[in-house]
Amino acid sequence: MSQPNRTELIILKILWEEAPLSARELQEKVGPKLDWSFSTTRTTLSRMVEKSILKTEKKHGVRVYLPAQSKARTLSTVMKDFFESVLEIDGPVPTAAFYESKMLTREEWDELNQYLNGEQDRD
Amino acid sequence: MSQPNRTELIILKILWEEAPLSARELQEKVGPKLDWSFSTTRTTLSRMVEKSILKTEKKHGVRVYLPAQSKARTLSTVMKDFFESVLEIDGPVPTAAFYESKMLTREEWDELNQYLNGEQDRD
DNA sequence: ACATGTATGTTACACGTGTAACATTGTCAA
DNA sequence: TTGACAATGTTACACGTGTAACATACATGT
Repeated sequence: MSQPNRTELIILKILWEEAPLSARELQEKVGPKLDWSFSTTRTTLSRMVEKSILKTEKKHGVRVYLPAQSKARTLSTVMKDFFESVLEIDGPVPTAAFYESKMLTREEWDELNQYLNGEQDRD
Repeated sequence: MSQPNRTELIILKILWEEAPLSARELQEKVGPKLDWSFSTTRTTLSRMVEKSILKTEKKHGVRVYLPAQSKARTLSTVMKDFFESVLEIDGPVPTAAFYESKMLTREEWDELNQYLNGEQDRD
């Protein structure tokens, strides 16, 4: 499972809040904001499924999409990659600095911190 | 001037430490590590000049390369982009959390913080 | 002046990504 | 059952990026 790129992250963020959603439902949420056509949304979804970033299933005869991994899991990977490659921080990442981000609840930060920093360095 | 991508950042990091360097000198530093051929290094350099990420001049009859912007300036942009698009942090970024990164000196962090957070929120 | 080895210019090609259209199949109401 | 609209499948195309080869120009020692 490769990492999501920026546009894929936008889709993921929506699905982490409410999943599963159909392509049509997703389009209603991102289309206007990103100025995407329905086709574009669908292509992006297909590619995310190919990459195993999303899972998909049939619900009431319609294909719906849902994230393959939790928000904390995914973001921990994205953050680790960023901190390593950009800031060259190899050891523990000071996640506490970001608790104010609305992206994750305190519990999710704890989970993310587990992935990133293992057992130690908690709070 | 567009943002550097990951490989371009590798080049920049070297040039921030010692610049200007010729393509050959750069190659000696990154080639083995990245497993790049001289051609690859040169192509990357050319593209960085096109994008105005690097400046170039003739020194003793040889073309040399140097960063167009300071480390702090560049990293502030990269970090801002990351925090906004991934963590959706719009306000001040808690740069203090990263002082331990060897990437920047304390002075450079101060400079970066200026770019990122303006006058307020200084230490 | 010429050869030989660097330096530079030009071109290539595959894959990812943004962005989308066109074609076909399925479903539900009348 | 058929028509209309929604869902899904297939294909496209340009640009960025990783990765590099080939060709040409230049400089330096003999």
